[in-house]
Amino acid sequence: MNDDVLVLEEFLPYRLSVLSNRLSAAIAEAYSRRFGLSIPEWRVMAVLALEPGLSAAEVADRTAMDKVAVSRAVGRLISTGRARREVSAGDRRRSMLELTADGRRIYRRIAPALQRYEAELLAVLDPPDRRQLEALLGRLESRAAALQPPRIE
Amino acid sequence: MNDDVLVLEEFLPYRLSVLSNRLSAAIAEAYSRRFGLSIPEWRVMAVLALEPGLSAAEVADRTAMDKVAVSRAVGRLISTGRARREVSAGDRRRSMLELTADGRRIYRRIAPALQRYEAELLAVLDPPDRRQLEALLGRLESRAAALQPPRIE
DNA sequence: GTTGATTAGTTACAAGTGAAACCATTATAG
DNA sequence: CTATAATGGTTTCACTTGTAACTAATCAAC
Repeated sequence: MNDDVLVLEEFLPYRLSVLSNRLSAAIAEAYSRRFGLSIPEWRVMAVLALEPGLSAAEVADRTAMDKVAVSRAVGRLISTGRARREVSAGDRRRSMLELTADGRRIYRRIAPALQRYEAELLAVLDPPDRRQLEALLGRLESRAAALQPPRIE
Repeated sequence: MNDDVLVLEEFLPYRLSVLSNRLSAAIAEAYSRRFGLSIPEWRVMAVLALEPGLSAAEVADRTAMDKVAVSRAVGRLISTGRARREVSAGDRRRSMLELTADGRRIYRRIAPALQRYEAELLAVLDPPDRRQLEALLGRLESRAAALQPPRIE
């Protein structure tokens, strides 16, 4: 085994990237075709559906998006009548975001379809394997957060 | 458990996307800072290092990139003197691509650093867990390829 | 209070990306 | 052969994205 040779197809970050892109593209295609939503818009909807009243910054860290992306996604959701913004009473810089009735209706159409899709994907794994996958992912996530970035001399 | 509620943080495609983006960003930052390479350029280099003489289309399917992205990445690699293109003798539409000496030098600087990084990431897993992770990923990859995209009614 | 620093969020600009149109070359059908 | 289709690759255009600069509001220090 040659230590200096990196086989892209076997490199974990690359494999994750390809898998993740395939899944995201398939999913995004579905809700984009049906409701004209982008990935950022869907993510914002997904968190607001569960926690109405969040501020843009709170949405940002729950969705791993940056504030500019959130701002744009929220702007589109509002202009399409799917979300609403109310300036916060105590702090007039903040605003509280929530879905409109229409936004909630759309969410309730999308969410179950995506859960079905996830279930079909996970159907190749039996329950112990599924638990193992979650566990391994969790450990990689925290490791990735803790890890020093690569240094190239 | 409410069936209609999708918790983004627990949704597998979302988790994969966040993890993958974090890893890719950390890695890309390193080689971009050091050599001004973009992700597509690095991917092209990585396959040409192992298989010099590939055509652009062959590079495309080994890197999961589309042909436009490959064309642009190759264009930049050539203009920065890191790759070379030779029109194929038999078929003058094709060309054979390869790294220049400079390109190979850069590859040999990057590859080991990325392997070290991968090793540090995987260091949280003992060898059986690592094998299990590879196996699970493999099964998800083929399942994802076979799966019907989600349908939203 | 007034000044300077922080924080929430938006805007502007450059760069990156994807889909479709395009050019050149080779393959196929009659 | 000649016409049409298919293939390899590049270019174009509209759109998205990321970074930095910016505005507005609040906070902290004096």
